[in-house]
This record gives sequence, structure tokens and C-alpha cells, in this order.
Amino acid sequence: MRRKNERKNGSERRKGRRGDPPGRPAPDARGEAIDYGPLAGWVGFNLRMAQAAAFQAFSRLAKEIGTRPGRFATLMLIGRNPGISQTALSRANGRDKSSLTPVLNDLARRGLIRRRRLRSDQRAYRLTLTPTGRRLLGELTRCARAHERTLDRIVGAREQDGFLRALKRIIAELG
Amino acid sequence: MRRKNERKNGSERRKGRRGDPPGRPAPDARGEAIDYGPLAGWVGFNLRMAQAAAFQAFSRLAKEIGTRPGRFATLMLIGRNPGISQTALSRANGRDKSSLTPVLNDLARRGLIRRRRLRSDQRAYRLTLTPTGRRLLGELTRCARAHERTLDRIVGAREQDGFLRALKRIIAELG
DNA sequence: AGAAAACAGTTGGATATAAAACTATTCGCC
DNA sequence: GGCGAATAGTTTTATATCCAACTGTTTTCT
Repeated sequence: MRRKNERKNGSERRKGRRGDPPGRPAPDARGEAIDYGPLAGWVGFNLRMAQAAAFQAFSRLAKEIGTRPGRFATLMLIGRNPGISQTALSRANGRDKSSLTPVLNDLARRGLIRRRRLRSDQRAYRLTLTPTGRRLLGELTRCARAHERTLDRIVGAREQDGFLRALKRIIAELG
Repeated sequence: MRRKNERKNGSERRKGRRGDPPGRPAPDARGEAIDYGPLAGWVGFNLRMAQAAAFQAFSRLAKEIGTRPGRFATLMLIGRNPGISQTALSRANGRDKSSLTPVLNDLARRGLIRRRRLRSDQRAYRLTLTPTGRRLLGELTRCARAHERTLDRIVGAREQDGFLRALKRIIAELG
């Protein structure tokens, strides 16, 4: 076993080009190192991979409570900004407003948020948390804090601040 | 709708339209600041927002060539690792192998990659780029380099290295 | 050798998301 | 006051993605 694609040459050696596959050596199925080429040094690619990894780690945690990361940010933003509109909310968490419709339908159906029309503007909703929603938000917040501690440890206290500010610059300039 | 919707202003303060970095003033639809609560200081949330922003910026660029960011990494990995299997590829770019099936079908249909069965293992495919695929990869690479320059500028040369290494630590430890 | 386990890839079901077209309401301006 | 543009939210359509179940192949174990 393990005689796969190197019968052709074995000295094809394209590894170590940059010596830096994102993360670990990144063995492929059989322990062969993957060549990431320029991807290895690019912010965009590593940002995508890191986000996916962190997101999935948090998903696993949040699943036990029965919710997903996207819901968490939504609940937090509504909790912190009672009366916020869907459009403002969609901007605040960086997603299209149309993506929010099914999420809010679900949250409302489960009794976590309330949606009332504004008297002054019959098009818009005022979003608020219900007591149940507040309770769930509390649980999720505890859960998220655990995740954050892990991330903080990985990033490291010394670099934490610069790291966060770099992320915020990206958000600000490309958002 | 460009900027014609602000004839309503006159006395409209509307500062910082494009700056809603969590932790910053972050105006909502009507110029109200959004309260991000603890999200503002969390790595996880900012990672998600930054990735989404960068991804969309690159999408806009790549769309002109007629491909999407996910395809780009796929092509690059195949180009750099000719003969790679689908499973190894899926691991290398951090997605489930089942996500790859439709992507590879499409790339093959468009004549960008070739898929051949291994003689030694009739289950697996050997993936390689066609000349057309190599050409498209080249175009996309140029396009991606432009995007990378933007990101590098935003992150800043001084912090670039630490930033990238922090991302890689996250990938390695949570992947 | 033969059965069981491991593995490569696909399929089907579910969620998340974006973009564009749509409906209903409000606002700006004459 | 009324018309046309802007706005809030929804619907529709299309992708991307995961997970679990599945098919067929290879390896492992006895």
C-alpha cells in the first residue's frame, strides 16, 4: 500500500517549495506532502482556511446547545440593539438581507425573537429578543467564550491585539 | 443607485459610511451606531467577517474571468500536485470530499481538468490540469496576486508575517 | 481463501448564502 | 396632493457546503 502516484518518478519532488503548507505538513492520503504553491503565502487563502476551521470548531460546540454560529451572532446583535431592523442587522453581520429572512422566520417560530412592525414605518420590523431568546443567548455566550479562550490561546496574548486589528482593517476596507 | 439617495441630507451627519468594523462606530441604516457587544473583541467573529469581506472582494475580481474563488484553489492544488486524488484534494483545501464532486464534474466538463482512474487502484482518480486549465489557472493567479497585494497593504508589511503565522496556527490546531 | 474493515468517490437531504426580481410602503419634490 | 424614486422585506433561483448513507474496490485479518 502507499504505492500510488509515484511510480512515475519518485523524484518528482515538488515539496518544500515554500516549506509552508498552511498549518501542519498537510499529508495527503498517504503521507505525501501537498504543495500549496503560492497559496501557502497568501493571506486570502489562509484566512479562508482558518475561518473554516474556527467555524467548524465552534459549530461542534454550539451543536450541543442546538444552534449554529450564524444564529449566535444574530441573537447577540438583536440582544444588544433592541429594535434593530432586518436591513441594519444584515449589514451588521455582513450578510445579504435576503439570507436573514429564513433565519429570522426560524428564530421567531421558535419563540426566540419578536418581530413587530414600526408604527412610523409599516415596511420595517423592530426586532427584539424574547426572554427565551435571552436565555439561549446567555448559554451560547458561555459556549462562545470557551471557544474564544481556545482561539486566544492559539493566537497568543502578545499578538492578539495586532491580529484583531488587522482583521478589523480588512473588514473596514473591503466590507 | 449610486449616491443620489442623499439629497435628503442637508443636515445629515452620516459619518463613516464604510467603516463598520466591530469595535468602531459602525453606523446602521440610519447612522445609528451598532453595539457589537463582546463580538467586537472576539477573534472568531472578526475572522468570519474578514474572511467574508476578502472572499467577496476576490469574487468580484474573479467573476470577470468567469470563475469563483473556490475553483481557483482547486485548480492551483491540482496544478501543483498532478495526479492528486479527490480525497487528498478535499483535505488540502479543507472541504468535504462530497463538495468536490460537482466542482470537478464542472471543471472536467469545461475541459480544465482530466480525471483518470489509477491502474493500481480502480477506486481512485488521478487529477491533472489540461492545457486549457493551466491557462485559466495562470489568468486567475494574476488576478489573485492583485488581490493579495491589496490584502498585504491592508495588513501591513510589518505585521504580515505574524498575522499569517497566527492564521496557520489556527488552521493547524483546529483543522 | 474468505469475511470484515477500510477506503474512494457519489448521491441525497439539509442549511447557508448571494443576487435579482418582486411587493408594499414611504419619501422627495413639484 | 400626487407621481416617481428609494427603501424594507420576501421570493426565487443558483451555488456551496456538510453529513450520512450508499456503491464498488482494495486491504487486512484469520
